[in-house]
Amino acid sequence: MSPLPSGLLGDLDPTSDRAVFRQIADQLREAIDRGRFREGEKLPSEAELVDHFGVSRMTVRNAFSILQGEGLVHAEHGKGVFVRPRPPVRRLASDRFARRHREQGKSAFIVEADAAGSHPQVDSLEVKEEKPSQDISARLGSVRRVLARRRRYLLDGRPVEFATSYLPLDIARGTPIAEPNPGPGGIYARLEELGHRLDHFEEEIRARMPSPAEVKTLRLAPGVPVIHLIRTAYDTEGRPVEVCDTVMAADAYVLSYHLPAN
Amino acid sequence: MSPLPSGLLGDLDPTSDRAVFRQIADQLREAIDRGRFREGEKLPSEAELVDHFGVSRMTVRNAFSILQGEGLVHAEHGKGVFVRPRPPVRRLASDRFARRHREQGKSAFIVEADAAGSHPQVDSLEVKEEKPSQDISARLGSVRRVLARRRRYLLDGRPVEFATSYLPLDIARGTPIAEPNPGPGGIYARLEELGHRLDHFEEEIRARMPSPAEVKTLRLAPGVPVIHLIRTAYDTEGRPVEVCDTVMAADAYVLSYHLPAN
DNA sequence: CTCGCCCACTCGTCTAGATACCTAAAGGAG
DNA sequence: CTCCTTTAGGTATCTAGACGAGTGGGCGAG
Repeated sequence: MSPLPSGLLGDLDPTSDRAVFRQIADQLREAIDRGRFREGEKLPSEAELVDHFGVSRMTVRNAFSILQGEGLVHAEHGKGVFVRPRPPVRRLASDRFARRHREQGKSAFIVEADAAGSHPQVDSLEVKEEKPSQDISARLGSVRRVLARRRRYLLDGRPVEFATSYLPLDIARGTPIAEPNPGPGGIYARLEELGHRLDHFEEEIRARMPSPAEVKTLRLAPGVPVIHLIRTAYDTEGRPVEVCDTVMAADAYVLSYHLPAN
Repeated sequence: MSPLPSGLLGDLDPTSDRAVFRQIADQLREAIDRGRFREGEKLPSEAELVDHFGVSRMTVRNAFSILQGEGLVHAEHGKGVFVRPRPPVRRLASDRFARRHREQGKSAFIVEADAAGSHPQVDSLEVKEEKPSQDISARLGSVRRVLARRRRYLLDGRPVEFATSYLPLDIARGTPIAEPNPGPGGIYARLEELGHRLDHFEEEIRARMPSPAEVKTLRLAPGVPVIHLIRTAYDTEGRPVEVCDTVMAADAYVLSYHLPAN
């Protein structure tokens, strides 16, 4: 095994009260930030760092586990530890549900991704009637059963978002909304055709670490949070007609909102 | 050392291909989710788990480090590992900058926190002229120097938000905006008095893991992401007059937005 | 030349300690 | 009663080594 190129990484400071594995993590983090290691590039192996710093393997692994926790690097069994590439982000504008954007036959997600040159995909489509959670029920005005529409969105094969729409059964049952493909303009277009003219939406945004199930569904790397968005659609009579619960990979999104000043 | 109460945690499955430390983490996570351990309650010590599962201490520590990474628990040196309590959240409504909320003498943060029964506080106030980053400069229309107003917000002694406002010097220099305390209604009221009537705001929202510096400033626990909000204020002539860059502890906030449907 | 096997390198998991330091409570000195 | 010391029980860090398992290149058999 060849030694590390000198100058790539410095030495430890034995007088420091900072734990050795943190010092090693700091050095690697700084080297990555400074571009000494580029996106996707392989970092020195554990054995090389053991030699370079004169510590035991567990100490080096502790350092790596910090960086993995920060989402800066990822390990590949049998290959090495690599600098994680930053994925391209998707920008969501606050007028994305405006009526004027609802004319085309394709869904907003597909249109937008095509325009950005990505390959969009929608899968795990599930449409069924079910009993809503207490929270969803309350948002829809204490309904007992709802139609739930679940789907997952992918960009270039990477899952980026998992969404569930809940609609009161008296509105959705027996309509195109209960079909896997609700047709051009999506369920909002169908709702308006059914006489529920939309007035406004309320969105609630949280950010948190994903549950193990979300990690799996969105194939999230460690250290990547999720944005949890809950949108309620109201018709002109003030009735909530849909609640959409969306979990997004935070590294894939920027949300954008327009607020009037008055 | 007394053994663990039986039934609190199960046994390992030696036939499973799931790593032992993950199995232990799974069991603890489930016990917490089911409320077997409550918020703030102490989990069994490392030694107790070593005895209970018949594994080495490193294995137990690996399990704990998973849960810490998820932000589910936190360790206190010399005391034990505890279920992390969920802090109360602060809700930000999308009309929080509306003109009608700008009448009082106190800042929106103080008023709102007082109403919620919390003890609000603002510190690390810094007001200075500086050279903006490329991003900030671009958002303000390529200005070369700006007035920066930095402050940190605390609720009941806990830092929850760190914000910096950037204003073009030609607008802010020599005005109350350049004072530590800009007076009733805050800098938006002053801007309007100076003839820059506000028209609208644009907000960009990201979520990510904090940098080490942000962990320090916001005293963030491991596993807590931050919400990064960048707001640009525009006057009625379409000129950007302020950019506010805000980093919030994600576990302390819910953002709420109102979107018209047309 | 191609296929299959072996081997070197890599990370993943686990063991069994050692040392250091922190916290809280008990008990003694003043 | 107050303050300090001791001590027991915690976590934090580190070492040294073992075995497992994925990857990919080299090399020999066919």
